Amino acid sequence: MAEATETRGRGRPRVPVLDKAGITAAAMAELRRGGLRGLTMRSLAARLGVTPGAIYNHAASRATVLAWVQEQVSDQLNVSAFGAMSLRDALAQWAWSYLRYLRARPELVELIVAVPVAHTARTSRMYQTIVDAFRAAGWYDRSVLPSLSALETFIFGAALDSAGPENVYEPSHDGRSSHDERSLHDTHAAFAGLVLEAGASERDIVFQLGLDALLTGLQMRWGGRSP
Amino acid sequence: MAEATETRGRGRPRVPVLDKAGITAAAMAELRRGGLRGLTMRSLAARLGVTPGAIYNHAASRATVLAWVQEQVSDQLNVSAFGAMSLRDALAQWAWSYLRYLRARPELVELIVAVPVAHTARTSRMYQTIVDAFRAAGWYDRSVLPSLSALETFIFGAALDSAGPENVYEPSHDGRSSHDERSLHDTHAAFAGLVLEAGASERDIVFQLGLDALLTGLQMRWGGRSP
DNA sequence: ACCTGAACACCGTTCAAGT
DNA sequence: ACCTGAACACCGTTCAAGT
Repeated sequence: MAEATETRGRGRPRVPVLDKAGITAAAMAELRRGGLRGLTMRSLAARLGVTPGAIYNHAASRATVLAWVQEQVSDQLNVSAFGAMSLRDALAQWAWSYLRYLRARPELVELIVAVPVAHTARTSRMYQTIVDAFRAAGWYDRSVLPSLSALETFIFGAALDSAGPENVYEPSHDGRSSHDERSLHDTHAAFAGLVLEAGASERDIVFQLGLDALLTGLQMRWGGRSP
Repeated sequence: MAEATETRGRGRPRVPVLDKAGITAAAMAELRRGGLRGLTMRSLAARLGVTPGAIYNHAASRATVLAWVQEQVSDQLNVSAFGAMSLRDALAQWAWSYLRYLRARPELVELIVAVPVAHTARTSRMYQTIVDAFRAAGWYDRSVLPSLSALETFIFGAALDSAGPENVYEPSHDGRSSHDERSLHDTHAAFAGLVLEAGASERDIVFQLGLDALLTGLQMRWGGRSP
């Protein structure tokens, strides 16, 4: 890639320069550098060594390119645990892998909001695997999708939080806390203690707690008594 | 406001035309029409009857204007139930009011992602009220903020879902479902039956179920046995 | 079919000039 | 202090011309 930038002529190249896979890979690279607003059709074209207009021979719009990136994201989710361990453990492992993947790529969270998760053949297969595990564990058919959906809702919320700042609940920044803020201050200090004991981040503790609570609550509502 | 558009001279107006309240109100109006990308500094200026540059005498950037809108959103959340009913019922009512508010204004969901919820004096007061209710219900200090945080995570996730399309789990679109998709199809049909019985939307059922499960699970983990 | 070059209709932001 | 007018450095997208 050193001096490869000999300029192309004006006409159609003898062999096509662009394709979906190359555009998608370049788009992910641009997202890593610069986030969603750093991914412009011009920066993408520059990385690909073409002019912006060339991309429109392959993608109808910028949104199309973003959807291609989305597809790749869905393909990365790990469902290998289903069938290999208890439903509860498999769900927890899947949820954590989902969250970790999104946390490592906060730009993808913006992306999911901008271009909601598409229904593709591959995501359908992922759901299929999970649904089968619910049924094998004895859950009623009608309880499966709402339970899975509630879980996914929580995961998305956690990913969204991860894109924001830490310490949302921290009391006033002006030295002494006012009288009204006493209990907020106390509970925050107690939470900080918990964080220290556990040796995890606030966010991880909140996620683990919420995940456990959600799984427990769903199990009590639908899945019988056994943990 | 009919023919009020007499052109202003070039210099400083004798009485200021803009202020924070007016800019914020105009920004919310632009968000309702056209969403986040419909709110441009030029459209905002046009609505306010000024040139784009004038806004920069009051707001440092477009992001500042978005943060002002955020502040207003936080002020609308209803915490009146805390103290007036059981903690669980009050939390459920607060969660629903939060979700309904965001659902009625999907453009604000984009906004929350673009400009994460800021820590203001007013949001601090809201948390204060809720924290007091947890304590009054006998929860340990260290359990309060992680529980509240997990709940808020779920609500944000639900709001994010609401901005997306319906029927994410619907099986293949090509008439007959393939063998592999059988259980996805069956569970979807069963869920559809549940939706009909309940007379609510898929989303409402998922939210209600997740909320109940989360509250139940948190209560079992931290809040003792009594519902 | 698939690229370049040039254009169109936009952006956010800055800043001198004017009162 | 607070506006206008004009500019700067960008956008996404379209399309004729070229091979």
